[in-house]
Amino acid sequence: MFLILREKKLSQKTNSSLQLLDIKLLYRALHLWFEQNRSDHFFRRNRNPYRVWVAEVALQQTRMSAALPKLQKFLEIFPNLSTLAGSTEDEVMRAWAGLGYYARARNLRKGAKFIMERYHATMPMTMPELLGIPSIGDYTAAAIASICYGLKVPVVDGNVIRIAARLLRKELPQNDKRLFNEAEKFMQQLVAGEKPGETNEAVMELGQKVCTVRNPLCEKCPFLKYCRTGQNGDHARFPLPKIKPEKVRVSWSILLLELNNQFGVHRYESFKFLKGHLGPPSLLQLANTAESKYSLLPSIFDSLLSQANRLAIKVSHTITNHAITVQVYHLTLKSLPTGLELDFFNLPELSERTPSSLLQKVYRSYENYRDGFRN
DNA sequence: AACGCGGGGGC
DNA sequence: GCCCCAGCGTT
Repeated sequence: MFLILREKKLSQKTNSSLQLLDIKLLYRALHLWFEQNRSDHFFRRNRNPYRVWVAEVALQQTRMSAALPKLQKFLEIFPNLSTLAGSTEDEVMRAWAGLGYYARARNLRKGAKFIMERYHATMPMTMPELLGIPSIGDYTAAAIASICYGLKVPVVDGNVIRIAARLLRKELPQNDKRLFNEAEKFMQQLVAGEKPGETNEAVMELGQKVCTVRNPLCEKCPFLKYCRTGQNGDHARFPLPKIKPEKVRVSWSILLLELNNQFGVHRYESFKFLKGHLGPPSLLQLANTAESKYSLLPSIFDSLLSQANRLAIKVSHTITNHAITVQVYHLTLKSLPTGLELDFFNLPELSERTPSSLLQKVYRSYENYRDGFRN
């Protein structure tokens, strides 16, 4: 009887989430590890909500090594909320140069102005208020709230998800919402302890240094005793690979219509990509379906294309699961054909109005091509 | 809920 | 070359 009960308990334990006792042991092991292994990053020395915010945003989707020098520079130029709020967008973009994801910098500045006006230059201290600030989403709000204010809110990032999947042996793909929920539940238990901010940081740093994507250092892991994959040595299978749609090859024909040294563009209203963006008349052909999509009236586009020159320009770009190769065509107009509603800009103006990196590539390589011809 | 953004590093 | 990453805003 005793044996049967015991067996039942064991099997429950391996199938369901961790028990309270385990959480306490994990908590202690984690913090012991963190005390001995935490990195002495410069941005951790002088901590205020502003610096934590900027650091967390800079580190989104960006490796520590790449972000650190630029983060340091950024914080020297904009040491506090008011300097950032009082800056121009150009200044912020220059300070952010090389970090990528430039919307992060624009939104950071927007957020600083928002806090100055709405909260009189003081960072709010509750999750809902933090979440209302531009550039602050679930992750960043939880990081600020736990690190700066000691709120017991869990962060869930790629590291947390990976650790949860391996520790709890969740047979779920990396981008499965259910795995995210499991990771959040796990972290909720863990941040219920004394030092939620350090707990959040510790788990992420563990993921960065020990429970790495490839070749994790399980022998150094404070969780090894409790880990349902590290024990078997089959952690490499977890989390299961992302489920993602098949890559589709796309051919994109772009028609540069030149009139008085300016180029015609229109807004992509119901085009497949770059909806709402300003771009040249375009035709898409998807490899798998053999369907064609035009950015403007097909009859007009086809007749113009037949008069245009195909340029020897090679532009490749990926948008999500689409591998795009761009063909660039050029046609000099003498006058604007009737029925063609385009706005005309010179190349610098066009570049200015184009956030899309695909179109930026096209304009840049067209300039190179043209300049090459002159030389 | 899906999609676009960007640069760096591992392989 | 391709894949992955300390997410967020927009649609």
